[in-house]
Amino acid sequence: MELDFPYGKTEITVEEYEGQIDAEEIADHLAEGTTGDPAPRVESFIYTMPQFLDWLDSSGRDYPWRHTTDPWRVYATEILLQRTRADAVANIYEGFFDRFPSPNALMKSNDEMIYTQIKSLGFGNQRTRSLKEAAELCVTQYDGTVPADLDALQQPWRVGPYSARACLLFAFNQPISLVDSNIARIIERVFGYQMPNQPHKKDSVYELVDTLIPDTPELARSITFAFLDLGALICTEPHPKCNECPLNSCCLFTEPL
DNA sequence: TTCCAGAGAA
DNA sequence: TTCTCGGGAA
Repeated sequence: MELDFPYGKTEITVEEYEGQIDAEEIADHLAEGTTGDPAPRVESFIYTMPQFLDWLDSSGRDYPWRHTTDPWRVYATEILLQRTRADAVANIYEGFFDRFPSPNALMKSNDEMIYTQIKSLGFGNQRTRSLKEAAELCVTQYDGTVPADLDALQQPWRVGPYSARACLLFAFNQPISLVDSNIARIIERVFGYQMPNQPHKKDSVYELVDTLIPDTPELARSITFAFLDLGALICTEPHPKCNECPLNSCCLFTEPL
């Protein structure tokens, strides 16, 4: 399905968000990695959600893959996005799906053709193998379609929890959380949460972020984009722009001089 | 130099 | 738990 608006739903009231999450559950999960009482921070975060989605609406990034729920495009794009700047993927997106519009088209292609399309992203050989295995999975086991199943999606080499969950969220409209370096950094800073190494492969972190994600797929989608874009544009690793941040009022992190 | 919509191997 | 893959942009 094609979408004219990239984000999902960006208008929300505090009451609406409050009704779709469990503040106590959030605080319980936060307590495992923070000191002090997390409850007030959770309340502050909930009250900031409307302006967070306002910020997404006015300042979020727009990418072609945010305008489709076609499972093959979403699945393949997630493989292209691993440890890679989204702008780099945007540059090759059109050419890639022009040549590989379906799992069957990619499976029939030779490795060099695939490699040529994606080499500017890095990880060329790894990603070629991932893409071929992903296409083969769809063609040989699911009649050319992408399976809407967390375990099945992770069968191809180098397709892990992040990519599989992103596919469920963006292609199959399941309200499921993502954990990438951006989201982990924001949670760490906003709540003062002590992140483990490689947070995107820790079940405990997914469980925590899951508590922040609303039940409505449209809101789950927009809040996830809000986190991703905030991490890329404002809450950056070296020089966060806290004075421009929509979460500034509920964030424990203070910008170093 | 560092870091990026991570994941597998050591 | 740590190391490594990688080209490209800041």
